[in-house]
Amino acid sequence: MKNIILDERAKRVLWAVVESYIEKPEPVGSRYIMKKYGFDVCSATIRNIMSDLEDEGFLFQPHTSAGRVPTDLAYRFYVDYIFEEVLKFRSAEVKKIIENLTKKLRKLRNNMNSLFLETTQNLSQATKYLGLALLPETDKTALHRIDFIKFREDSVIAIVVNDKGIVKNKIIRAIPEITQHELNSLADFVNSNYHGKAFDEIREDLLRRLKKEKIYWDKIISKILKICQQALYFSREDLYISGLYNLMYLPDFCDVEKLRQIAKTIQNRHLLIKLFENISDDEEIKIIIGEENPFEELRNLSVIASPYKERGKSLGIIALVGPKRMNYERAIMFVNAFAKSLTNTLSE
Amino acid sequence: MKNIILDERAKRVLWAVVESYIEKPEPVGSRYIMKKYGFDVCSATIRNIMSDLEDEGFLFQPHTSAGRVPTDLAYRFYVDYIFEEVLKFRSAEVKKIIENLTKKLRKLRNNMNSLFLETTQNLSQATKYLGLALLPETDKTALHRIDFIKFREDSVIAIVVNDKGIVKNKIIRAIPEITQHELNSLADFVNSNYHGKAFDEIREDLLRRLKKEKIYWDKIISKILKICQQALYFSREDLYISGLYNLMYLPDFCDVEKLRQIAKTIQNRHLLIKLFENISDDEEIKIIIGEENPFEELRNLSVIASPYKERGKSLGIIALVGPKRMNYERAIMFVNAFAKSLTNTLSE
DNA sequence: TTTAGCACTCCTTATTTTAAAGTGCTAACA
DNA sequence: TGTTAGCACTTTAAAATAAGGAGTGCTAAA
Repeated sequence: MKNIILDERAKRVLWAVVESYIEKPEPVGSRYIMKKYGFDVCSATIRNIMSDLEDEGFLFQPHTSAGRVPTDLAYRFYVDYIFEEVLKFRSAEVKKIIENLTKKLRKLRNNMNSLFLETTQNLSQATKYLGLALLPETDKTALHRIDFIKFREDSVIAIVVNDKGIVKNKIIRAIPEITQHELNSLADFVNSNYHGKAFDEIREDLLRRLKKEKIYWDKIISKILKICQQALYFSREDLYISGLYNLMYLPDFCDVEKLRQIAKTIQNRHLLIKLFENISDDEEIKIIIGEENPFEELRNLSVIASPYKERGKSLGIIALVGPKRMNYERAIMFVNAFAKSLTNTLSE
Repeated sequence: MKNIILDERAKRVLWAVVESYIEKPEPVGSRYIMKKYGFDVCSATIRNIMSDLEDEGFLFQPHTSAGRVPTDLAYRFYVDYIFEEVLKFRSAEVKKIIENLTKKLRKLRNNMNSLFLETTQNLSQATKYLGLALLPETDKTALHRIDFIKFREDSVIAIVVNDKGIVKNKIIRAIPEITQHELNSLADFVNSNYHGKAFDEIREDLLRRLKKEKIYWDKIISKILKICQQALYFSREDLYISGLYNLMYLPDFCDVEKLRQIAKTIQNRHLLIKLFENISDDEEIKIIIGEENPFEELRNLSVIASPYKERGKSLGIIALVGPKRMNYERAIMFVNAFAKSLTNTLSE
């Protein structure tokens, strides 16, 4: 992106156009801007400025003789502009949201399922956008306990509880010779050696041990440990999604084709998970506007995401998905507050 | 419903109108019916018949000088009419679907999650309607194994595996004094006494035992057994839903308001679960057309549902939800075939 | 550099027109 | 008595036309 220098007045105009369009999704005219935002130059001047802004790629004219509509670049400008302000000047408001929510979530502290369901539902309710939460990546959490249960002839159900209290189970095909007794020993072995250790570490250590102790060639044990390896590997699949129909009531998706498109996109959990996996943890709040999105299907939407943490370590992500013409101020505020609340709750 | 006697010709006309409307959602005219369905009377005669059918409540005219549209009563007539035929004359086709699907599902036999996901997805894919499956009611299944895991100070995670290999977990608040050791004893006790027994029986028996052995007043044991009671009670919440956007591409839901409505309705899992819970198991295939539905929100839709079984005992339900103007023939055929496949798979 | 003024463009909405589909009725017919 | 041919009448959907309005771009003057 080339670095464009806009004078102060041009910035004010741009800001006003975006603000106005977010408020009401209609092309914005020069006279309207002048009056509504108290400019003391006449509309023709505003017109010139808007024309310049269009040349610079910030505004777009649906047709000659129509007002202007912000481009993605304009939203980006707007967001960068208000971002600091939101967090600074609305901190009291944020604090209050955090307090109330934390109080609510505290009760669900031990039940991750309810905790995240409640979070996404509230997030969507508060903003009327789509609320999302990606559960902590199991691989990065620690083992609380594992159990193996023989099921029918040739299967083993592995039940893994991590230190967040999330229970996962996996059905593993196994040779019929394995007995429940052997499985119990295996569980005991893993539980006593690896309780509290991260899953990726455990898998590595198991592999090391296998090689070192030369039991690699003992068929049965090797098979058992392979079960274990399988049981301890998790793909990321726990995404909570709330409030699709909230999106469907927005004026931005007011025709049949758009509604179908959005329902199809949001139904695609896989895509959303991939999106959130790729968001780095180092930013407090990540904002992806329209075309900035790596995924084609999401390019007419904006995403506000923030990691939630436990003792400074990022666990997962909560996010809002809404139209590009989003109330960014409110959205940022809420995502921020909700992520903080979740962090508080999990760190208690 | 009053019992109306239609002569053979009137029935043929009614049938033709419904068939035609299902094929293309446009009011059906008398001339069209005459030509397309090979009546050898002239259109005026058909017109008279259609007028009679309207008086009887089978047809509806959007406005004078428009063709006729079937009412719910007409669909009901149509379905009753073709029902037997479908199962009889298309049994070869059904057989083939069952064979193919059973082959596919067999591999997922031990993994209920995948099994039902695959089923609903295929069902929706094949019909372009909404595919649904209600998991076996846990209460009616049998205990395979239970485990209690102490989690943090004041919680216990109960992990229950039933005889279908479905794993459920529950977080239970408990007094901090309980140790993992005690919980293990409890699990051992339950597993050795109740393995293979139905959950509702187990709960009852536990209660009886409590009273008989006069340990009711021992606080600790009483508390532990209460945990157990809680762990063994399940509300029905596992509903698989696939293909919402398939519905959204149908001409029946071609305007914004209808799309919003349907998304909102389908998102309401609770409602759908209630609907399916109330469907009795004794019918092979239950068809609910429009106004027949007990729930207001579903009255512009039709539902085709069928229980799947294990050794003759009904476990749960699979279903299709689509527009009233549904291809009932195809829908009935597929629901029937899919339920049978599932039954085969589970009974193997 | 800014402003007033004005012609021009394009969209939106309402109105009218036209064509087509289909009915309902009447009178004749078998 | 049921069926048919014929025709006037409704109503809608689509196309054409007209009116209104919002907003621009440009020019010339301040």
